[in-house]
Order: sequence, then C-alpha cells, then structure tokens
Amino acid sequence: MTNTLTGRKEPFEPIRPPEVRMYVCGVNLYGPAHVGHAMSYVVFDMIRRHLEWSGYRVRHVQNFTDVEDRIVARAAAEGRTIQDIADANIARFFREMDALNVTRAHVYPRATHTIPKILEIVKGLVDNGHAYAADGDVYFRVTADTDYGKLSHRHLEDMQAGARIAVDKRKEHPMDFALWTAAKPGEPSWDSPWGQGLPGWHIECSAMVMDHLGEQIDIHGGGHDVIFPHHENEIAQSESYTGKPFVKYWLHNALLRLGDQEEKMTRHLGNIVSIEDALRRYTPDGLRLFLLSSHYRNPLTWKEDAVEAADRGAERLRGALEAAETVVRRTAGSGQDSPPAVALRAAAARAREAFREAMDDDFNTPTAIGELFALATETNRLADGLAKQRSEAGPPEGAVGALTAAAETFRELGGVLGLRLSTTTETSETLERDVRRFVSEEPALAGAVAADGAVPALLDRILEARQAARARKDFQAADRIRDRLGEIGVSVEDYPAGSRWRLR
RNA sequence: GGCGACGUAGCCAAGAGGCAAGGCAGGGGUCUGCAAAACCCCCACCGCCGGUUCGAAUCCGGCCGUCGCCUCCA
Repeated sequence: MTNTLTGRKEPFEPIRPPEVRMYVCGVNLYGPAHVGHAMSYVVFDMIRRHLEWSGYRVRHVQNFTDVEDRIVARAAAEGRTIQDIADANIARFFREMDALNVTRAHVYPRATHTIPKILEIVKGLVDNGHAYAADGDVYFRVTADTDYGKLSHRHLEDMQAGARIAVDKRKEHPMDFALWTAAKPGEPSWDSPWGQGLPGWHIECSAMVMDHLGEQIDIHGGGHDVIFPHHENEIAQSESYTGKPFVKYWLHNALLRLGDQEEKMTRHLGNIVSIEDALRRYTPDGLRLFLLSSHYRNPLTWKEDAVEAADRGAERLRGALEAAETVVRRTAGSGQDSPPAVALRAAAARAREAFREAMDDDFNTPTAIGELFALATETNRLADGLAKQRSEAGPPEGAVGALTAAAETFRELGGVLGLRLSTTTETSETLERDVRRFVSEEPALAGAVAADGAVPALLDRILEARQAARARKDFQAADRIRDRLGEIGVSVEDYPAGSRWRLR
C-alpha cells in the first residue's frame, strides 16, 4: 500500500499481526454528508474488507467531530444545542452508510466524549515544552518538533512564504496551532487548567486514537485534503506527547470532483451531490462500482454519464450471478463436469487469483472489477449455451457444479468490494400505486388478476396472464402489457423457461 | 512563491520498457412472434516536442493543459 508518510508503496506489515488497528477520519457533523464523503468511506470500507478477506483482524475506529466552529455557529443560529445537531446528522449518516453497505466501525467516538483524554494530552505537551498557554488558549510549538512537516513533505520556511496565515501576536510562530481555545461567551465549554474552553480540531483525533486503539497504530486514513494541516498536526502532537511513532501507514484517498471546472466537491464551495440524492437515482452497487472505478489515489469526477455507466455495469454483474443461480436452482447436478463447465471452473479460479493480486497491489479496484466482468462473461457464455440448449454447452447437469463455483466466486469477490449483487425487489409507493392502477385499467388482465396483494406477487400474476396471451398469439396484448410495465419502471424479459420481471 | 498529482478510444478507467485490461455508449451478427437480456465479431498507438534504448504509452528533459494542498474540508 502507498504510504503518504514515505511517499512509497510498501509491503504491509502490521505491528501485531494478525491484528490491524485502523483509524479513519470521520465527518464534521455540522451538516449532512455528500458523495465525496461517501467515496472516502467506501474506499476505507473496501480496504477493511480486503484486509479481513486476507486474514487480518481489523479493529476499526472512526470519529465524529461534534464540537467545532461550524457546529457551534449553526447551533447558535438555529437556537439548538450542538448535541441536537450532531445526533440528527449521526442518525442520517448511519442511514446513508448502511444503504451503501459500508461496514460499521467498531467504535464511533465523539470529540465531546473525549475531553478528559484531550486535556491529558494538552497538559502533557505543556509540561514537556511542546506547547504553551496564552490568554486561555494553548498552542502547539511547531519549532519544538524537529520533524514537523514530514507527512505533507514540506518545511516551515516554505509554508511561510506566500502562505495565507493570519498572524496572531499571541503565537510564538505563525504555524503554531491551537490545541485548546478559550471559550467565547455562549460557546459550549469545559473546565481546564487554562479556564473554560474547548478543544482545537486536531487534538480530538490524537485523543480518540489513543483512547480506543493505543499510542501506536497501523493505519490512519482520510481524504487527501486532510493531510495538511490536520494529519500533520496530529502526528506532531501525538509523537511529541508519547515520544513514539504514531502511525505506521498513512493512507489518503484522492478527492471527488464536481462541475465544469472539475473542482473538488466540498461543502464550502456548495458544489455538492448529497448521498440522499445519489441513492435516489442509482443503486448502492452502482454507486460503489462508480466510486471504486478509479484507483483510490486518483481523483474521480462525478459525472452523470459515468455514474450511469457504472450502474449499468452493476446490473450486468447482477445478471450474470442470477443467471448462474437460476440454473443451479432449477437443475440437479450430475457431479460430472462437462467440458465448458471445466473451463468455467478454471475461469473462476483465475478470476479469484487475479482479483487478489490486483487488490494486493495497493487496492487496485479498477483491475479487480475488470476480473469480475471477465467472470461475468464466462458465466453468461455457459448459461447462454444452456438456455439455447446448445450441444456444445454440454448437459445442464454437468454445468451445475461450475456455475455454483462461479456464483460463490461472485459473492466472495463482490463482497470484498462491498457489492450486494442482489436483484432489487424493493418496491416504492409510487410503483405500487402504478401497478395497481395498471391492473385495473388493462382489459387483458380483467378477471385474471386481482389488484391486491404484494407487488412482487402481483407482477408474477400479471406475467402469467401475459404468458397466456402469448400462448393464444395475442401479441398485441402481450406487447402492450410489457410496454406499460416498462413505463412504470418494470422491465420484462422472455426466456425459454419463462418470463422475468425486473425493477429498474 | 513552495510541495504534489494528472493528461490513454465518444465517455469512464487499468497498464508503467517488448507490439494497449475492463465497463458504458456505438456498429454488424446469433437467439426471439417482436423486444429485452445474453452470446459472437468490430471500434485507440496512449497531450505536444526532443532524447535514452534493438524496442517507450511506460525512462529523461522541455512545453502546453487540468487539478489538489499550503485557511475550513473526506
């Protein structure tokens, strides 16, 4: 994996294998998250899944920033407490992450619940000369940290020239940053040796890491934009406090962009696509496939066409898995592989190996995804032969074993990427209303289908009625039914073994 | 000004010295009552200019363009 700290790709050797301690920078809770955040969490979810698939035991901690200028400002403006705002956004965040199939971290600490540890570290830094108090604030003394700048690979001198740093007379050095700040009237605050105050932004992560994972961890992740100053300061204060190397591997995902200028998506610029909107328009698998379609260290641009393409790709993968499982469900295996089945088994084994190799190489998801598609083609090829009763496909019984293996491979590898690969059967109220209205309006269904019951069962009965129409060569009615269903979001496909509906 | 990344087919995106994975879209077939899905076939010489090399999209130099960090930010 590529380590931001060294700037190189390095073999992964955790401190205490098979245990891996991983901390991922979480969201500021002043508002809802957007698809850029989703990308970061999908990326680190993929990383965790791959590590676990590789035999590691991952302990995953992700913070919630629930006290900070923006939340405080919003609370004041809306007459709410910061807890109130934080709670609401946490609930929403979990809802959206669950929808995206992001595995939950083991712990989600909050800054406001970590005050004792924060104060302990700040006191320690003051005591050992790495920090100083000034008018109720406490600043980290960057000049006391000899390797300050090592993560972002920059030097104090370089940063001062042309830097947009507001000079604060109380600071010894312009780059000194606040560990603790005196509370202004009306701000939430806690007691401290320096008076009523609240923590600076960077210190919370150091404290939460140490509280929940220890003083030295394996992986620390976050977006590329948080390398400086956030993670740089985190290393500085943590290592100055413990005297030990803080994190072994620093991982950063490149940012998602949006717009004609392809600027990074960020709440400050307002160029945002909310996760809620994204989930309304695309399937979770499609979104994950899109977010993982470029390597995590390369920037990706949110474009409707590209997301749409990924969503269709997800459909293709689902289709291949379903084709395999349908044959397996309907056919008893003979235990004897037909020649094409032997080929599919080999393809599945090859896909698994190539997938692992790609993922082992700094989490190369684009290549790994390519392997999934290659397997889809092989699976469909065999299933297609069977559907057409082609003799070269061999007897159906001879394909069951291989199709089972292919399906298992799909589920296993798809699982590493967090893909569910399940066919949508979730119905909306709109769809339900449309289907019922259609049943009552369509003459060919009169008397054949009652407009009650669950939508999936209803659709099954509609297709049965349509099948009857086809049988009596009433293609006009059959086509009308298919067209009308298409208009309300249900596609119909006819196969030798029967028709199938799918929700789009 | 300092540090860094990127520029591959209509779109998205891997590859990183030996004649360009994959997806989406498009074209042509097969199958089908028709359609869809699926299968088969077709569709790039890698921003520009030099250099190194038997050989470069891959290495080096220059140029052009885009983006990121240096302030809040996943």
